[in-house]
Amino acid sequence: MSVFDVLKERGYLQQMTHEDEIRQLLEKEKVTFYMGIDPTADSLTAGHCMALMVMSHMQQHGHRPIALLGGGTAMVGDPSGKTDMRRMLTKEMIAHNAACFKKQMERFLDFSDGKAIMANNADWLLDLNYVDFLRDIGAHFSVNRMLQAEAFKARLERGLTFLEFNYMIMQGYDFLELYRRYGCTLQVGGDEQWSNIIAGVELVRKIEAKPVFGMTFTLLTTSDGKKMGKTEKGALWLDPARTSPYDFYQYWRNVEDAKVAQSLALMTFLPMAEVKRLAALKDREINEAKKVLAFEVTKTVHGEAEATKAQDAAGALFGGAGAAADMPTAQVGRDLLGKPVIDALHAAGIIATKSEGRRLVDQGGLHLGDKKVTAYDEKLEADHFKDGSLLVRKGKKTYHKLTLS
RNA sequence: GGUGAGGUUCCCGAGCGGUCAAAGGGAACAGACUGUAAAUCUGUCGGCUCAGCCUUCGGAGGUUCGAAUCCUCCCCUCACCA
Repeated sequence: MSVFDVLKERGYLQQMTHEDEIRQLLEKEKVTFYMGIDPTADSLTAGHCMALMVMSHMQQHGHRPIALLGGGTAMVGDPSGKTDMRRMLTKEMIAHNAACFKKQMERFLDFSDGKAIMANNADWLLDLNYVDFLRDIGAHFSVNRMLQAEAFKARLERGLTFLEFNYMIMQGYDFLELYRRYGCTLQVGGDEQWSNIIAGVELVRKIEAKPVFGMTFTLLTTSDGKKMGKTEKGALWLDPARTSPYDFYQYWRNVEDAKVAQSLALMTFLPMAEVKRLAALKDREINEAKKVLAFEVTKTVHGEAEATKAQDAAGALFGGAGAAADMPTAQVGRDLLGKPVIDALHAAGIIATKSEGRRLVDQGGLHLGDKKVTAYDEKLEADHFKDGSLLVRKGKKTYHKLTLS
């Protein structure tokens, strides 16, 4: 089975510039392809996982991925997302972020022996000469045509700066550079990158007169249309210091029913037969599928040991067994014994404000071990702790382990 | 550069001298129902030493017993014109 069929069967593919040619290309040749990533943070997020999954499938079938960091384009800002203008990054920051990304990507991709490449478009964008660039590259872009792009339509109503307008041109130019440097002939990206991808494909075809291609993959969204992998508290990070493996696991464990099948196909490497079997589960049974999903995704990102820990912790907590090994831990000083529970939890950072604590108590959402806290002035006592730790539950799903220091 | 419209609590958005910690919606949080799902319903939703007090309505001043609301200057955004 070719990668093309794999990608198609799993439901990754959204749009392609030339479906038949791409299929043939992927079946007959070892293709060098790339995907752009904004280096604006020092960790990738679950949103990137989709992309990494695609790249991984491709690499497993012998193709060579290039992860292109948008170190240059990051200074301009992509108008096709809803995000506002992005801030400038220093070279040091980008280098740091790149190193962090690479570590995380190694879970998905094999970078040894040049089997995968990391590039940074700052390497060519920053030294461009404006006049030369306009003449050589700018001449190939039709403004009329660019204005057709879906990405700009929305922004045209609200205002679009010339700076952002150029993003597409720079993106297109990236493809040309990668074609020249690495013989890269295919660009992949999230579907919101479609217009940028076309721009690159057309540019290379015009200048080099060589057939290059582009394709986009589906965005994994919740049923109300939001991108998956974002929590209300922010992104779901791959960096365990930002999002603990436990929380990461829980995110996938709690995926809505309607998205389980798709998530399994897109976010795990499980064989499709197994995906289909799990996806067929209904009602209460579907929880089995969610456990598998959560475990598999966590395993890919954090490794099997962490995934197992997260799974055990979740099992212990929700299975009712009480204390578990791996969950967020907080400490309080012994001097807080005898002080109101709310004060102690505030000091430990489990609740942000004391008002929040009072609210939780009012609403009956705060538990120490299996006892509900019923009064504001309830005190934290030494005998709340068993073996030096105390399980604090906030609401139904948020658990913290509190220890004395 | 000119003209006009704006900047309100996480977001959108009312308020236009006291009854404003500030309508309404969204998000979020808690509770009920459940399957650690969705939907629905109820409640909460600036902080605190909590029947009271303190800090918020772009920034700095001013008028007033009293300002998010009026005046002055400044900063920023948007639209149209140049």
